Amino acid sequence: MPKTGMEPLRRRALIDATISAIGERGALDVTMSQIAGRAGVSSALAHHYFGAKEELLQATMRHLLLELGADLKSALHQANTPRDRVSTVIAVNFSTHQFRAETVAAWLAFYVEAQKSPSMRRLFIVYARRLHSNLMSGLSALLPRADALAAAETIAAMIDGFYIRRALKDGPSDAVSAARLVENYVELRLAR
Amino acid sequence: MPKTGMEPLRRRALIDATISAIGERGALDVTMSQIAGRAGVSSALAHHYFGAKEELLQATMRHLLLELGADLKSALHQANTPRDRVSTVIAVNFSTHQFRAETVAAWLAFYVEAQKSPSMRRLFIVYARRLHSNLMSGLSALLPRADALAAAETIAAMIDGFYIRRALKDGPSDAVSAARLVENYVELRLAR
DNA sequence: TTTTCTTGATTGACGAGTCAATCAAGAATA
DNA sequence: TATTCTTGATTGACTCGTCAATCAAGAAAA
Repeated sequence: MPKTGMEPLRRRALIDATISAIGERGALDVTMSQIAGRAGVSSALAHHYFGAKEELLQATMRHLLLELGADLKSALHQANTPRDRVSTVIAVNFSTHQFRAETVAAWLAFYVEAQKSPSMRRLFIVYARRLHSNLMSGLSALLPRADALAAAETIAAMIDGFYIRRALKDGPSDAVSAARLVENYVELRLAR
Repeated sequence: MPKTGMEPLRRRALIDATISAIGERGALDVTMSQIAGRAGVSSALAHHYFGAKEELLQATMRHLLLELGADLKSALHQANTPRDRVSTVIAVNFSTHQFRAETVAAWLAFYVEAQKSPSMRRLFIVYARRLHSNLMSGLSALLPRADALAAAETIAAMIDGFYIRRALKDGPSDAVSAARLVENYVELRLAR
């Protein structure tokens, strides 16, 4: 155990434990003790750092969002053409890092939580907006505005759809074929 | 209150109450008392008829599945061409009856529950299989086998995707534009 | 020592499930 | 007809377990 600044380490460990607990369980009904146990600490400590369960869950979701954002940003950095940008957005969403069963199950669970929690919902809206604008940044150069908007909606729905199907281990649960199907739509769309 | 055969009436009332409670709440954390209260009875009676909460939830989901199946069956009855069959499947999934906010929220909540409950998951697999075979019954006459399979997977994912986005009141939450976007994909796909 | 960490034990709320008791009404009996 | 049975429907009150949150106090570091 290093001495200085336990706080960031503990917070991170608790967030990771939250993701894996939710991912394994498939729902948010994990207890603070279970999460804390996975992180190797007591439930009291989790409360010490996060105050309430709700806050821990929000922090976890923010972390997921941040990770996705970072992956996306670095990947888009080397995408030059509009067409590349579209493919990059798709590829990142189905990258092995983002499409882990654990992560996907957590997303789904948070989706449900967002129904009740306004602040959780706000986070999802941020995510949806960013996805939309990233897609549009490529599509609007390739299609008339109305078509680009429709395509962005469709691609976003497909991504969510494949995520949910993955969570149930139904359909093409592997990232590669899911990504290929989305790409296929893009091709059809651009082929006029 | 007629005395004869309260059972079917109560069971139905409790199932309806479950759907509306879950729909309003957006999650499965509704209590037996809340559900029973909505149905105008005591929680003890709900237990009397269904035994445990899990059973009530399963019965509710079975009811939803049955309704969807019935809608689909009657609609497919007057779909003659393969192309019609595809459109009918899409139309029914986005019909005002199936795409009610209440129903959609319930679906999403059950999706999550299926992660934990094997019997719940089995029900979803039934649903997925039926959707798939209904889509294939039209598509396989219109496309080479491999393409038809890909299209069916894609359409299924799009439907799920629009459902989830509707639950969050994000994207095109109205059934009409969602259905149009799916139809649009079908058109692109068939236009070779 | 003073401050930062960390925990075991405890509390208070809440919810599922159980149970004994009531109610209403039709059937059987006198 | 009047008077017991019988039975399904229904409930309020209770038990039992679970879990988030708190707290007082001990260990470790500064």
